[in-house]
Amino acid sequence: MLNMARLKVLKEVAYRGSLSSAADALSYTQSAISQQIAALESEAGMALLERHPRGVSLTAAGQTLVGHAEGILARLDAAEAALSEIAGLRGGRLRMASFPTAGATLMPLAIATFRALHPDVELTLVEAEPEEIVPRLRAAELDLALLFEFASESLLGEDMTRVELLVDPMYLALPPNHRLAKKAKLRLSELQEEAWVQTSSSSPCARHVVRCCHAAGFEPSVSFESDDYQTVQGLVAAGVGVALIPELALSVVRDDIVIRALSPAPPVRRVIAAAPASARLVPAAPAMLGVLEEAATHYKALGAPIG
Amino acid sequence: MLNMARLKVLKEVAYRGSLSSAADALSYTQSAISQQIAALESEAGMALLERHPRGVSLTAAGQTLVGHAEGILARLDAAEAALSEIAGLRGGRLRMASFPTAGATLMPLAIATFRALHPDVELTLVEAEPEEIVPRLRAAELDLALLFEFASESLLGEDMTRVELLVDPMYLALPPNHRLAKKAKLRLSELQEEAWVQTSSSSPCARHVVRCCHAAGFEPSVSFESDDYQTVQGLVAAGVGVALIPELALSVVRDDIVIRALSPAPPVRRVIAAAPASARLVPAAPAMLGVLEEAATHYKALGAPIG
DNA sequence: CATTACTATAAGCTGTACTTATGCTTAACA
DNA sequence: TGTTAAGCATAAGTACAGCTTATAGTAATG
Repeated sequence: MLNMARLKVLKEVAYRGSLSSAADALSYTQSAISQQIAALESEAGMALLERHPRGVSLTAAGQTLVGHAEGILARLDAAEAALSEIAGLRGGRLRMASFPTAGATLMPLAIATFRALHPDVELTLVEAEPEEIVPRLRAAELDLALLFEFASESLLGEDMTRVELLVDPMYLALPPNHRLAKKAKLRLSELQEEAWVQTSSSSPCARHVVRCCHAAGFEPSVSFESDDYQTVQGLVAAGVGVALIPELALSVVRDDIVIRALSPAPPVRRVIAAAPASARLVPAAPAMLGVLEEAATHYKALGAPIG
Repeated sequence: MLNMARLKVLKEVAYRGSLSSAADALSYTQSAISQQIAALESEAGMALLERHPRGVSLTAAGQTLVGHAEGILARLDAAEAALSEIAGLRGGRLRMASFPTAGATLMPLAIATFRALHPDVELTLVEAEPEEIVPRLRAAELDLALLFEFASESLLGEDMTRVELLVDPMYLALPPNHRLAKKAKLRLSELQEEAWVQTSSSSPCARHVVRCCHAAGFEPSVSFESDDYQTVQGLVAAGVGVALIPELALSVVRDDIVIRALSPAPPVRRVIAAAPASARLVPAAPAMLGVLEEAATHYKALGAPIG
């Protein structure tokens, strides 16, 4: 049976007039397109394209097939649109919240993808800390939220749908001339004499840092606080102290600080997508959950920005 | 993008009312159907089937999708029909010839497949030896033929399309109580004192056997001749001599003879599909060549009937 | 209550289809 | 006429989709 993806390739090739430009348009390599067309021609049992030195054109058979392909693909689009309509993804809204560092990395990716898939859903996003988010989900002020949890502490009850997206390890940021900056891996206990820069002491991140230091056997001396990780990086660069920064906040790293992994097990936060239990889900929520999972998978596949 | 094969599965499931019977109808396992439907539902983002204890039924979304699927699949069939029409595979004829042993094995397989793909092409098949076939192809009395060649001897000129389908090794057939029957592998030179059973001495196979014996340093003493390999097997069973039989003629082996491989390199015949050069090909010929290649691949994949 | 008729899921394997790397051909141009 | 650029084909390696087998779970049926 003829394959849809292949027909789409043929259509694009016909429209663009060359395999290479079709490859660009579809984000494949030229080789992939060449192989797909070859497979299609072998299935058809005849040539569909005439090869010229600067591109290709359709044979009579190719023209016929492209004609049918257009009809088939249009009908396929119609089927997908019908499904979206049924799913309520035509119109409707999705009110989201996320913690700040996800807002800078994961969410933009996911929102762009979702927009492309379901342009008619009205999306809103606010930033908020996890504690704030959970009651607002319960109160139905939000439809979906990204939050984080630290080990063995779950904010969510049974009345919530909960999807773990990633595990976000924390790294140590040091001024480049710091005495420990030469070591690739550090233990937390080596840092008990340091001055610390942190997010504001009421934030869960800061509390977790303090908890980890206690576990390593010391009380951190906190010299500065800022909730903006760019500012934290600036303070570290200025030499006022060291800081623990989660990987998601390291998408941009100043070149006047150094980032070091903590061993053996670094502090981590688990990034969670949460929504009301299934009965109260808005139609767009499961779709966005899917998109978020995919975005998280992509993010992981790209590899940690820091070795 | 929705996948055609999956839609076809959904349609079948809808029609049959259960995954299991759809699996039977499509020659898949129940598990495969279950996974395909699960994938489709995940793509759609919603349930397409309602599961009942004795089968399934369509949800509203499922009904919508099946409706579209029927349209799409119909259009796809139309596209394929159009291609067949262009290729001349709607109507027309294909006159074939093959050597006898291929007639018993490869050809039935290929003919069945071709019939299913192109029911409107009129097929005819006659049996003939290679020498006879080539001039008849030249004379346009045949459109396509299966023949065999022995090493370093090609019957076909440049004016022929030529596709090598398989290499068909020859095995030694012995009576079960024969002194050499215990050895798994034999050399031809161990057989110089034997009485031989052969195809008629004018046949290329017989000539090749004699040639191989000469190469092994002796003249075979031929006691009986028959062009039917079942008869040859019968004569061997009766103890009148030993015989060299090609693998393709061993699809049925009598249980009162034993088959032994020859080492180091057994005599082989190369099985070739031949047709007039491309300009003079009838439309169905390339299609049949494709089917034959596939049939040969399957035959090889099944493994040699004799170790 | 056991059996029957289903569907779901896990684990393993194979083949399809991608990528990267490379070679070949022809047009364009100095 | 050589050189470069544009474009297609093919080889080799890899990843993932989708199959199979095996097994477990669930509700009607006798």
